[in-house]
Amino acid sequence: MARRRARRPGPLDARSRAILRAIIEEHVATAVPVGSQTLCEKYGLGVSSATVRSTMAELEAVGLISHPHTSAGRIPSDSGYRYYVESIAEHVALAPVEQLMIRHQFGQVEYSSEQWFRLAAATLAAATHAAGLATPAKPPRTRFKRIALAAVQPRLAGLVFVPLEGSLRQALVSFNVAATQAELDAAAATLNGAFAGRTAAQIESRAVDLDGLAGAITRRVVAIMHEVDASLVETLFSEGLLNVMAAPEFAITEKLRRVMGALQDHVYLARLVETVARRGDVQVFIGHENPLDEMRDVSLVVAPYGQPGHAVGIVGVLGPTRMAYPHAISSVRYVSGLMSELVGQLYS
Amino acid sequence: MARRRARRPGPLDARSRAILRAIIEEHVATAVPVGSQTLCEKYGLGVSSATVRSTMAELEAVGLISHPHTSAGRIPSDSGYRYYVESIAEHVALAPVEQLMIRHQFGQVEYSSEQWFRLAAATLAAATHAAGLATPAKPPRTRFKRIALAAVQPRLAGLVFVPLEGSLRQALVSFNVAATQAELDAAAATLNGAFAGRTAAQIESRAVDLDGLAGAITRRVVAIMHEVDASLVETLFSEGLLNVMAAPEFAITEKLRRVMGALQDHVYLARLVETVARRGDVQVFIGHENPLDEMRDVSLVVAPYGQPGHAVGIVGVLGPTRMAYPHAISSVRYVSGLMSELVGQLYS
DNA sequence: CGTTAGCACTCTACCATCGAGAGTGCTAAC
DNA sequence: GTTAGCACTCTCGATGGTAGAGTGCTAACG
Repeated sequence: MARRRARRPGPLDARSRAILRAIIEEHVATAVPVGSQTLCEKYGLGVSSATVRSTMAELEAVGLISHPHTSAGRIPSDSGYRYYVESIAEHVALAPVEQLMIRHQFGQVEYSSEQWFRLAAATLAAATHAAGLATPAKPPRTRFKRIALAAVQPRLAGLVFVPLEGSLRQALVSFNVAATQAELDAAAATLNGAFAGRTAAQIESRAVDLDGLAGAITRRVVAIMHEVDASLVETLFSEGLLNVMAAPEFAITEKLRRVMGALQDHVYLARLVETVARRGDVQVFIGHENPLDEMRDVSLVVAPYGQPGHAVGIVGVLGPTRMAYPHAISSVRYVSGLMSELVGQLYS
Repeated sequence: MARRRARRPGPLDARSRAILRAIIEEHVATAVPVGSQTLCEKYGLGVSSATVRSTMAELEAVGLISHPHTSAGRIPSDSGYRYYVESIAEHVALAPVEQLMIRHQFGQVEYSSEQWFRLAAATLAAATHAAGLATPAKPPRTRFKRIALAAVQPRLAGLVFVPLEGSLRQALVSFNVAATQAELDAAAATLNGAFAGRTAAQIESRAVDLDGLAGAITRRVVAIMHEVDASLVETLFSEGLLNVMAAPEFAITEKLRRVMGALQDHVYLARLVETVARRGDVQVFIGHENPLDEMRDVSLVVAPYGQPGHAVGIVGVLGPTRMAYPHAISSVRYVSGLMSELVGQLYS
């Protein structure tokens, strides 16, 4: 795979840019290599195919496009897409119609975190015909805000843990002794007063002496907090993976399997969340730019949402490198803004 | 596809059974059509390949095996697998080692419904090298047991809804007016007293006049209960879909896509849950026996768990028709038993 | 009468060959 | 700098020929 390193792309003249753009947009639309003649016919370039050919040769020399073989048309390289995204494509806000549609969908679902993430992923999948991704917003360190308990059986209760930032967690707690709902409420009230604003470590240090009901609950809460802190990425909601399977570049199941497998790699996801959150805006990883090897056949368009420094998560789109980047970017940007807005309403 | 309807299989003599069994087990292991010679060499049948061939011809006549083409070996037909599962394969309990491993895994995770289902699916996927499936147990009609509330913001609270049977639900409730935790506790206590044991319809009928805090909470609870009742199948947890993708019969992405798509069809799943729950034990759907057309290339081995008449869910395995049925069946049976046991502990 | 050895037959998978077509790169003229 | 023309290259699909696997049939055997 030792690709001859061409000289750095440098600025291109207007015609080269027009041709590169045409190649990319044609290829994105058709999925086949595009030849000089097709280009002249479909795009009003005002020059003959011979001229296009010589320009293509230049573009190839700087590594923006490539040849599957001597006598096929050109396909954009990863750097070609990169150049396109950075210097050629027009980045406009998502069309108002689409904005409305998306906003409307979010209006439909009740306040409920999990629903949101699923919806965000589904929305992006539908808008881009690729796979949509979303992770819940997660603070760097969970802090206690409050709990509530609901008796299920005499020695078993349902627990909601409300963190200062981030999503609610639900779990079950079991006790050695029977407890009435009143006792549970009392215990919750005591703990709510004692632990407010504290991290798992802080709660642990001052709770060593608790026993009975309060002890069991505290241990469970601490366990939950540790679990949340330890999990690099809580969950990845993905929707529309079928869209990706439909892309002709994944007719070979093997590639697809690698990608699907990689999506379950929490370490990779965690690194991604961190990288994306640090930069702030929409980010595009094209093919080999992707740090993970299994991902070198796909592109990711991702953006963080939430409150920087506090809880952040990401939303994004995964698809073949042959992707309609401008639309994907504006969709992701819009959804990430919307999610930030919604999360802001929750924890402001 | 009009397959000549052969005469009903009828009872087979010992040799035919041995040969059918050998064909199936060899084919399950290798995924290629099996010829008469291979059979003689690998399995001590004590007869020549010619005899095997003539027996094969008989098996084919009754539709238990088939020919991809004139000069290839035989492959089992759906009815062949069916006959094998019902009359030939030995159904023994899961090996104690495997039982222990599975039980151990369940011991590792804390009481928490979602975790269980995921684990059940993952366990089955690992044990059978196919996809594991699990749906949460769901009662025919949700009845109120209790709620608990935890303030998130002055006008927003986290809510756990504990049904009489089935899984806990968590949601958010918003109010028009600010409410302290004490007020929330009081409201919860009142409602817990008033609604215990009632269905959504019953609560709705006697809660028309509630307003303020109690009204908002009640409306939310009723909405949740309706939602649970309306959703045919709450969620399907599936793990190990990558295992299915690895099967050679799914090298063609198209088949795979159909199957994956079908798995998201809630109506189908709901029907499946109902069918399986009605019968009670492990059930096997082989290829075309599957009511859904998209599923005709795969087999399902599923079993209900929970308490008949009360909350039931299903666990199971999905894989190519070329599946190691005896092992899949014993795995599913064991896991379903284990899940019933665990659910029983929760809501007895 | 069931079983077996032998053999002709059939069909696929694999390979090489070949022509059509698409698209290029080069060159010479504009 | 642009363009027309042309030879060249390479893929793709069709064609044909071969090796091999596996069958079905038949006649002989115990």
